[in-house]
Amino acid sequence: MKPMQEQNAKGYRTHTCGALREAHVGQSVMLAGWVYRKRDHGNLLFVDLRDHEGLTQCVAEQGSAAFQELDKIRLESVVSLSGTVVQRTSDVVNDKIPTGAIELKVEAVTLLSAAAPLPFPVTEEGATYPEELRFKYRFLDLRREALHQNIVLRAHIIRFLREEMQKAGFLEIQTPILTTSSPEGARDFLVPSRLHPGKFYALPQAPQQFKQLLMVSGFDKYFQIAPCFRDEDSRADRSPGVFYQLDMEMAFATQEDVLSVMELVLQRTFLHFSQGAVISDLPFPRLSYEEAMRVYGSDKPDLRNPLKIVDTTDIFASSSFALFAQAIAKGASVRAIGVAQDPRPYARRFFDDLNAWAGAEGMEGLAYILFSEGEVKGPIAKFLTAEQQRKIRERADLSADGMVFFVCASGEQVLKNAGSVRKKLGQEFDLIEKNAFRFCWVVDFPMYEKEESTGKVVFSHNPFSMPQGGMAALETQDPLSIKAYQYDTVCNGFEISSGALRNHLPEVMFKAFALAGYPKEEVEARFGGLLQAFQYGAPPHGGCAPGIDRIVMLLCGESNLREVTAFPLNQRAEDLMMGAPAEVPAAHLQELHLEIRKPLASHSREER
RNA sequence: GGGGGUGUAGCUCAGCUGGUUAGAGCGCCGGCCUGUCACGCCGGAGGUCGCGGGUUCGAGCCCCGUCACUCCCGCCA
Repeated sequence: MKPMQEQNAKGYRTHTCGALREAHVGQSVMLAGWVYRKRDHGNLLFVDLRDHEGLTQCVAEQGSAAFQELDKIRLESVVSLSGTVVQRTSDVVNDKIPTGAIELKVEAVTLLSAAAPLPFPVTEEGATYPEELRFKYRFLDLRREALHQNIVLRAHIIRFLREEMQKAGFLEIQTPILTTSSPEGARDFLVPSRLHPGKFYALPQAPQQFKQLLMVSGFDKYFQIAPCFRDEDSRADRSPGVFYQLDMEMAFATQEDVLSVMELVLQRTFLHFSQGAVISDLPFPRLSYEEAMRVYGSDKPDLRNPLKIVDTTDIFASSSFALFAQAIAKGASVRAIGVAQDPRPYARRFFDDLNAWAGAEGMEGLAYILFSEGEVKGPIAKFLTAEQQRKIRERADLSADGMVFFVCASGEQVLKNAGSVRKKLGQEFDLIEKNAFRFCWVVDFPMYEKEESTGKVVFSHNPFSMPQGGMAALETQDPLSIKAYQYDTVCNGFEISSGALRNHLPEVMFKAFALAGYPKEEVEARFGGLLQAFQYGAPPHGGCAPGIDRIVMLLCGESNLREVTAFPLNQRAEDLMMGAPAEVPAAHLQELHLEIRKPLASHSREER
């Protein structure tokens, strides 16, 4: 047996490792793949041969050349095995694999590529390994069944989305990757220009301006599976560096036009790939931003969680519970969440732990009262009159026994805290609906907000959005009260898409930017291309951009984007396998008119 | 930039209240085994307990610092 240098006349294989069935019994075949497992019985050697399609058990008998050769070959080596397909006797059929009724009796072995001892096993499903290790050997990690299948599903989902968009009349058009810096939003990745010393391209944070230009050019319905580059810190549901969006835009579209096109595509996709999960009916619920914050304490509410937030500020304002009453006097408010569940199984310890959790989350604490068999219990119950207790119970919608939890804080913070508590209680009491994808649209986002640190009015989301009420609203309303035609799709607590009707009228755009403190000259300088285009006949238009990675993550049942990305960067935006980012030769820097100033820390270390 | 968690063999992990020579499973190397399918059995090699300092008669364990990874906040559609 020698490593094969050249392809032999018959090729590497006649079948894939998932293809053989009883119908093939008696045939001479050749399989090629990775040695997944070996079971050496001394006089009998089993090899499970694996490729992209499946697994076939191959057998070599003692005394045969094949036995000698396979015996020496390490796991995950690549081999080509030829032999005869044989029927397994009924007592050794393996029902767990599709090829379990047959096996390959190996007659000849070709070692195509020998594998070194593995840094971690490919065989152990469900085992977890450090990401640092998995990323360094991502090519091995990707051989493991679960991750391999996630990448396959990702490909199928993207194909499906593309087909759905095309069926709906959308045209896929590529937009530039080397473009210019966006003035709003995230940090840009910059690319130095060789031809223009001191100038930089930026990688697009989204094809935003280009897709709007395509509308001006009359393409009517555009989409693209678009990479988006953002130099911001990562999260489990936010990739560092780059992610993909199903970017779309339509001309002459109202908000409802965009929503109804997109929710149909999303629903069809989830129905097709979710294997029997419950999917929201069409149309998806529309929640205003105000309602989402008020009732769910989040602009991306998880509607699988049945708990709702109610306002109990008025009840506590007049109560003898001094902690809350005094805070309310200073402008704080109180929100309550009722859990319609018998409190008796839960010991004092349980509530203490919840309170400790709230403290760790940065809250003052988590107060509660318990309604149990006609009694009202809990540390703060004694500060409330029977009438106040009755009102709380009524407002928290508790008809029988149950618990009510309270958060107290000032300003918007009380809503965010209540949202965290709602999520936590949903998890603790196991109230989250299983095997379901609950969608909603969050609409009517505020156009502007007040920046905490400076008190300045700034765009709260996308500055290109059309303000509701148009020019009249900008001229007459308090900026903080103006809503935008802006909408997010939310599924199970994840924001999976955001979009807007765009501001296609130059005068309205200047005014909108003026309210956020941008003089006309600056707007012209930064969006000259787009503004100019709008002066030559621009159709009203709008669109949105579902995040493909997050959709795939949800459909794979994963909670981290790295499990659905073939070659993700780590949290520090490094590629440990390829060694990116990397230093570059001085000559290359010179060509780009760049000079590196060493960071102070490494400088002093070198000099020491 | 800030907070939490983790760091012991190639990998997954155990290691009690600080006490002899730091263990197990998987993998690796060698041997045995005709029906396994996570095969089984016997043996072997393999360790800077992340790194640096400190306390102590004695540190994997306690203290200080530092680094790495990870989750979260800030930031970000």
